[in-house]
Amino acid sequence: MEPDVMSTKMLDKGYDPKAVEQRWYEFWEREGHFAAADADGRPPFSIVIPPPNVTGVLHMGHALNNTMQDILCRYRRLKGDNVLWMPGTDHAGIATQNVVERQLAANGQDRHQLGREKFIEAVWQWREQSGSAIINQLKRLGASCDWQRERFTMDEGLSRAVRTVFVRLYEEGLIYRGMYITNWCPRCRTALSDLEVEHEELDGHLYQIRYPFARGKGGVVVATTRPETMLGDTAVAVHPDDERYADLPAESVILPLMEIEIPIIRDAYVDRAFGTGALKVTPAHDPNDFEIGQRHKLPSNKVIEDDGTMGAAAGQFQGLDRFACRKAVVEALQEKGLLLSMQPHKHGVGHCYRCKNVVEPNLSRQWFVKVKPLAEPAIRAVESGATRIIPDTWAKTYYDWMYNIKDWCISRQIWWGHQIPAWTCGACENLVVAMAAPAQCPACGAAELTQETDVLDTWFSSALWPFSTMGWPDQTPLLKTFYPTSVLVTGFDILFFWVARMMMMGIHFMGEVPFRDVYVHALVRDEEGKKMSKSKGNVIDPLDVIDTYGTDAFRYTLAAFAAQGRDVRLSEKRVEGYRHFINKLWNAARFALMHLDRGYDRIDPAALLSLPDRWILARLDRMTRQVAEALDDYKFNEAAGAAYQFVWHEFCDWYLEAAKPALYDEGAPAAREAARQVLWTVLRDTLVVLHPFAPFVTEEIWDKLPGTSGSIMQATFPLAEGPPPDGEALNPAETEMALIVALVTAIRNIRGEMNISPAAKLHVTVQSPEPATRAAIDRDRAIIVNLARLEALAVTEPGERSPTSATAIVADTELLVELKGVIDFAQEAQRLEKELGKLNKELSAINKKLNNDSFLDKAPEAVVAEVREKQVLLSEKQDKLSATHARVVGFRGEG
RNA sequence: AGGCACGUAGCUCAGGGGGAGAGCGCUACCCUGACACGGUAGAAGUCCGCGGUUCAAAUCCGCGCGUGCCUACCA
Repeated sequence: MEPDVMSTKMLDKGYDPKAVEQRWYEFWEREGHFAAADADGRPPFSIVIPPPNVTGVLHMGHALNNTMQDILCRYRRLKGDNVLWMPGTDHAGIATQNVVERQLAANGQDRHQLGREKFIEAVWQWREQSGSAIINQLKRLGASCDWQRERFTMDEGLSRAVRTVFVRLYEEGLIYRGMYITNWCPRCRTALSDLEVEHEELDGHLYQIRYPFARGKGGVVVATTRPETMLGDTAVAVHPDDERYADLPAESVILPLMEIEIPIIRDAYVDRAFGTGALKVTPAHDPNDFEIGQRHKLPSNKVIEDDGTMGAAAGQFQGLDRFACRKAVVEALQEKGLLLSMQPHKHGVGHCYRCKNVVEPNLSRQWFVKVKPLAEPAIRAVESGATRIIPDTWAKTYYDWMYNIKDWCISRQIWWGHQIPAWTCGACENLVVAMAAPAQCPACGAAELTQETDVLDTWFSSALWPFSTMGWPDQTPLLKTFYPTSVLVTGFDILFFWVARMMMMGIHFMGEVPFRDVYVHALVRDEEGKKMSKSKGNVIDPLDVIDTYGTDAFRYTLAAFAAQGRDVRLSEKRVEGYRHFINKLWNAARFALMHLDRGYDRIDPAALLSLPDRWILARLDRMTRQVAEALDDYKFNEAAGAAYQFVWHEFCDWYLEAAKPALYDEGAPAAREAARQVLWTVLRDTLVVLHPFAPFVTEEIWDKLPGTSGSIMQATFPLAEGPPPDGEALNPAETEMALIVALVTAIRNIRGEMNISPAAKLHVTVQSPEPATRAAIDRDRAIIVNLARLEALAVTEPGERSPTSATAIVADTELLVELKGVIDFAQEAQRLEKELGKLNKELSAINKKLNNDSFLDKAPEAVVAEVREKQVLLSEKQDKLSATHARVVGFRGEG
């Protein structure tokens, strides 16, 4: 054949991702293939992106998360859905503020010098410059988001949603303000929610300190890991039933170093078994002590300031850093002989999740959301199945947290974020919560109102993301079409931070759950299973991987390794493997294009399809169903695996090889045309099925394939209607092809085992008692001759055998490969002995079963029949092989 | 302290009551008219250990060992 009379669009020898990726991405975007319709007749499918931080750069977690979302979105588009993938970024209050503060620091400035307004301006400026970096990186991943609708949590629309929610919750009594102990980061100088504190086991010390009685001799010994807080002690507590403290010389002690008198109180919170059973109480610096203080109406004495240094209340220690103060306090106690012991002690220490500094429990005025009333419906929604959490093992984690949920501290003492819409009257101190600044105080009419300086926790605005991005509080067509969203794809690390809160807010404000499904995926780790982190130096940059191997190979790797509930261990080696796969697909297409000069609407029913033709169409149908079913269940690895197996090991390994004779045979134009039709159909459908996983290479081939038009994104997923035509059972073409494959493999096996040159053309006889089997082999003889490289193939009934042939048994068929002049018989004898050994082992296991009466009694009939059948088959095979072995041994001399 | 995963070939992992699987690596042979980023064949596993349920356990249950993670008001 002359290639130039065929397709004019010959492919290069290898696939080069760099040459095509950007071009196709721009094409898709320009042609509007990512755009959702506000409303139309198609079934809606929607996903809101977990908004990356504006400060962020794309890491492996993003890559996995967004690849999965993109696979789902592209798949649903091919199935004909109206798909909305809503993109956007998060303003990430503390993280972003830190970034800009660091920039200022580099110029010797801090935000206070700049002032609030100027500082916020600087943050916006920073966002203008670098805020879209991560968006561009998502595009390189191939993410098919509807970019026209991109949102930012600080946009005017989303800010309005935030204010609306705040005002309504306040009016409903679900938001309150008060003096409480919160986790305080002295570095970021803001309160944090419980979730924003990371606990880490650290080696510290447990100090035992004597507090002398105010009157009489002796004293009470307390234990603490944070001696510096003693300066703020306002009581010592013991258990009410503790006999050791039933009869004390005094009801108060002198607080050492401060030399003030503080009471001894009795509270059941105290654990009698710990230390001496006496607890120092610091209401201003410990959450439990705070509660004890409330119960006993103790005063609070705040000794650590918001910047982490000791304040005026710390007396002689004023001005010291909290850790320096700890040392100083210990030394001072030692001098006075009041430090009784200091023992190594492991304890969990809270760290700020943004800056990693040690968090200080601190008393301050904060805003809170009363969460219990919101959590209850959110729990019920999962219990009832209104929202499914997948895999469901995460539902348990969700419940655990939701049942034990505590009020949510939402105020942050930073500048970058949504300023709390609350105003205080300068005249009467009245607090007003409203959508906009009131002109005058509704209580006293004064006009001096000042707005609360705190901003809201970033997660407060992200909790509204599924509906605020769609235009809420307005009732938009978008909301009507796409809320509730179809699925949320996210990592388990933000299940509480984000998912749980979206559930609560979505149900409360929309009256309906925000998502039908929540698919929770695992983490991407390095190849040793360690979390990737900059400090460990084991980070693999997704963009480097894309540059080296191409986006499609990278995406395929992620999909193939994303088994539910299991971390993805990534190494470049694995990506390389999938690059080979992409290249394999490319070359299969290259081959196909050499044989195709036009497209075909559908397989011509009148066409005379060969066995390989009918077989590959059946396999294609099966694979397509497997992929669809797996994706419907979020089993990305199974979907990727099924397609991989099909393309490489069925389409390339067997179909293309088996179809070659027909494709090259100019003497039989009808058969050739039939083969071309099938080749075209299978390639086209395969491209569509693969497109969600490997969008770029499939679009590139689609473009070159005759008979296709437009983008592959407009194609239809080739899922046949109705149940599989043959159910689980193999159809006749599959059964027949399995026989041919087995025969060819058996011949190749003999070739390999006997060290027969690949070039040698063999004489083979197959003998079968079954007329149908013989007929089939006869029919397909050309395939066997071609694939097994035979000189001649004889098909007969069982009978005469050449004494000098190697034998293999395939089902009821015996295969004889003539070895005369090709090989020495000692080797063949050895090979047969080895195979007989294997066979005997298998047979004895089966015989053991069949000799077991309980097995025959209790096992299902079908199972017993199956084992019996197998026993017959194997013993026949054994007989034949033994006979052959005897012959080979006997004729050894003739080789 | 509680909870949740996981332990299968040299490596990374699928599978999951009745014949031990894949990819990579390894060995041998092969540049056969798409592909050496390839082809053909092969070697390789006490399915962590011990008990139990069952006719039958890698698979279900219990205990143990190991690993990872999450939660917690552990002075």
